[in-house]
Amino acid sequence: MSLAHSHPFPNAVTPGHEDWAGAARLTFRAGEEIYAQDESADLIYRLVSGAVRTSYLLADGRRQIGDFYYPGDVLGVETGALHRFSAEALGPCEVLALRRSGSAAYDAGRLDRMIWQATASELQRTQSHMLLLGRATACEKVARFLLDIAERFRGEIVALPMSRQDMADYLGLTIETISRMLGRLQAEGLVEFVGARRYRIRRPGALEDLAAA
Amino acid sequence: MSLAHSHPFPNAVTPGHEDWAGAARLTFRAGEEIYAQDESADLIYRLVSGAVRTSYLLADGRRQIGDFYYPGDVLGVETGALHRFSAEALGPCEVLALRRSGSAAYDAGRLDRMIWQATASELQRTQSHMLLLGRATACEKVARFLLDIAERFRGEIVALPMSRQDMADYLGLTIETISRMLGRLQAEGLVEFVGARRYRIRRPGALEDLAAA
DNA sequence: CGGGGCCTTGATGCTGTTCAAATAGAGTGG
DNA sequence: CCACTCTATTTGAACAGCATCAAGGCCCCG
Repeated sequence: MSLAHSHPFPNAVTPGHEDWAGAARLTFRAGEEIYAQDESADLIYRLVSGAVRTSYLLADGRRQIGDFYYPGDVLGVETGALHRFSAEALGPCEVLALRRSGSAAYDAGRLDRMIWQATASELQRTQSHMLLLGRATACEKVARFLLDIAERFRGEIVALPMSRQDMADYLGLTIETISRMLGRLQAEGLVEFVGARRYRIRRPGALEDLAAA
Repeated sequence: MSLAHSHPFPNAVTPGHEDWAGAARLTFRAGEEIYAQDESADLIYRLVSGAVRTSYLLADGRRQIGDFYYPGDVLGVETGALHRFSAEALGPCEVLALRRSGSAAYDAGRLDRMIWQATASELQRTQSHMLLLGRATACEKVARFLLDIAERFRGEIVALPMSRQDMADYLGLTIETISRMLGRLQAEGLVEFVGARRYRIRRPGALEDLAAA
């Protein structure tokens, strides 16, 4: 709650708080695991501040980032009994945790509706992600990524809470390719970086054209 | 209903039929469109016989196959008001079509449950597909594909209802790469093709090892 | 038996990876 | 506040995997 830069979303709106009455409030530091791959999925989470990534690890160390979550987002909702992905805090963050089944039978409908919405949203985003991974070039992937992040982060200057490695594992590329594409987009004047983790979109239309899909 | 080879799933089990009482029965021929991209998603469908693909077309002609559907599968359930993908029959097929909202208020709960299950299944499959597209090599993709199809098609000899182009657009590869990988897997004795559209898995364990993810 | 699409195979090229090293940046303790 | 250290990021050069381009063969169907 202290320094401005530790709260990348000072202007985030977080409606729907009322449904989370009785939820436990948890805080995590950068890199801490919120839940693990293959862990039982009892709890669902609502991000209050900070940012979170979900990851899937293969045996040989390859990693796929499932998604990035921002304040107001619900995460940890699964279609099975276990978490398919793990979730880690990208920086200091606060979440509300609610037991999925049991307990609050006083208004199961409300919880169900919340789970339904989270699942629908998850499906929509996963479909978009799939399209990006399947048939887009490195340049298109990065352009789309910058636009997507900017859309979630209202504000002139956009902060990237994730590392280049996270971006690479999200887009199915390497950090070197990410870096080169960002460099190219900046050289062409489509975006402007101030440090490695902050940028401003200069020509949204041109960036949209590049993003294609 | 006539020739054996026009029914690639003679042994398919199709439970859950009772929930589809009152649904319209439709038939399609090879290549026919069941619903279009961006079309209103009033109806949900249950595949009775044949096989179906869902596709997403980009402006420049690139195509991503969303999934393949087999008898018993429900398709056309969307999180929004419109179909994000189109659906086409891979060969002659029959489907049951049910209006999603309205009408059968006599048992909305049953319909809701069906939609929930279909959405959950869709999410699970889309997540797997995403993992395959993001961090797998061409060889791994093809190996995983052959295993997945074989699992859905119970039987010693597996039929491929889709073309090489469909497989390529599902896996984010080209038909040439598909062909080469199939050739390699066959040369190594992991699978055996009888014609281009039928195969038998020779060494399931070795194929699983290759599929990794 | 012949036509035509589908599939395979080969040669070449490009996109993105890998390996390696330099630079920038953030965090820490003095 | 500054110097130092350690990590994250950038940049460069060589390489690899998959795409592209171009024939050629197979198979299904009429």
